[in-house]
Amino acid sequence: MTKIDKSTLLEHLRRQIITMELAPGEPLDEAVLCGQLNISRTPLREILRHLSGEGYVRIMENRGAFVAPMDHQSMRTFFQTAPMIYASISRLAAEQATSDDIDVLAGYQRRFKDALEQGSIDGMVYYNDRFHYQIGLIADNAYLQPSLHRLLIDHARIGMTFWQGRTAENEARIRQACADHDRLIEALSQNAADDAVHITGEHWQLSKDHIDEFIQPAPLNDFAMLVAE
Amino acid sequence: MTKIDKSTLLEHLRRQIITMELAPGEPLDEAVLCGQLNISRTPLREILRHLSGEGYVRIMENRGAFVAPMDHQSMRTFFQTAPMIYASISRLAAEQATSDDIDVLAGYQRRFKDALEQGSIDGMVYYNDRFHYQIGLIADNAYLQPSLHRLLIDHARIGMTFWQGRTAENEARIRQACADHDRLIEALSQNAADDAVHITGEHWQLSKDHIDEFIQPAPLNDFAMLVAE
DNA sequence: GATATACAAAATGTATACAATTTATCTCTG
DNA sequence: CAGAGATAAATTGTATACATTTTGTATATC
Repeated sequence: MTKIDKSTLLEHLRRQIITMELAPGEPLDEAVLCGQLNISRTPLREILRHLSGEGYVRIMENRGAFVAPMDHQSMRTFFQTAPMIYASISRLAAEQATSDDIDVLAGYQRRFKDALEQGSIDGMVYYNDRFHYQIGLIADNAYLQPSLHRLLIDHARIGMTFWQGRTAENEARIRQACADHDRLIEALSQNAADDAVHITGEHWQLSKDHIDEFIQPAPLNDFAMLVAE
Repeated sequence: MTKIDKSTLLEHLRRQIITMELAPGEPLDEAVLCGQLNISRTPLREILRHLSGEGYVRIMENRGAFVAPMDHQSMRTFFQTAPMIYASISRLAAEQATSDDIDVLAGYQRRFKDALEQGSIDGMVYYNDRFHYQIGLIADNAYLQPSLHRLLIDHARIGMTFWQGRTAENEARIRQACADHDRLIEALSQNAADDAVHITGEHWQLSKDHIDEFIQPAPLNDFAMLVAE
């Protein structure tokens, strides 16, 4: 088999983790991964430690590597933190964006739309992630980026159901999210910081509303109804 | 020589980096470090990659590891980002703090005061860093912590001169910083979030004023003075 | 039958030899 | 003597064997 580049393997594993092909908390056996990726243990262990530094993986001494877990506490802090970081990143990105930056961003949006048309859940999750990751790169703030990256990992995983739902309501939501991306590209390309922050806020709310509903769905029967009859 | 624990080696290198015993941008030769730390290359490389994930070290493919550099751009974004993250962390820490948390924090403050009395610059820099790092742990927000950690690395390095100055003015500033820590411990122990944020703001301003002066010192002669006479 | 201990299997951690790449040096040419 | 190209040295990357730690299983004991 042909030799695969290390950064390609990193991308491969990142993608598997954010699409939950590798489930949160799942143990990552070194020997198994060595076989799958066709490399020896030394470079694999370095890759796992790299992913650990980025927050995709958790490593415990003498106990191996696991896909970064998602617990109740992390959900809580996620909702607490994401709006602030997303807004800050969008503002900085709008202030910094060059036309080359926008080209790259538009490229991800195009691939996102392709995935959307093909109904590829994995593709949508992945290129949506890359889209927002790229905005982080444009913002060019080495201190905020690590927080953004960790938020994006869990946003992709928490929001998986966003892209899966086949109801008409959800279809509309996905189209709205896609339209938000176009508007955001437009705002960034014009260095319109306030607009970018505003659109980002709406985009966040769209995602949050879906997650809220999914976590606490509308009850099948109203309590009052049950006791009244 | 007796075998040293891996986490101890990590601490050792972190301390060397934030105290600038290892200068920003300095190349980290694997063979040299292996000799100094008395371990073989494999675990050393894993340590370097760990430090890279935390932002202490930068690794370039086929070109080795370097102490994380500090350029003009990073200074700019540092001042832009630190107040927001510090304030958020302080608020969360105040909301979360338990009496055990406070004990640990007070422990670092005690060691900080010891270093201050002994005039140990390295000690002050290190335990000041640990003090603020611990507040990050208390805040218990996995998404903000990585940003805080990167800010603390560069805050320690940018602010090295804060602790070095032997002028009376600077002595007073250091004592003020120490008093701020005590006030902050008090606020956190009472879960007084607003107070904690307020004190953190003052603490930041104290540090910032010093750095501003150091970067752009008061001119020796006033321009008006030169032209007037 | 539950618990504890001892042993065996499997996994992770480390050292070292070898491969690939980069960097320095030397030579040749203009 | 400056610069390009080839060779040698040094450095990083990878594979693999061995050491250590953890985990699973069997047996003995209460």
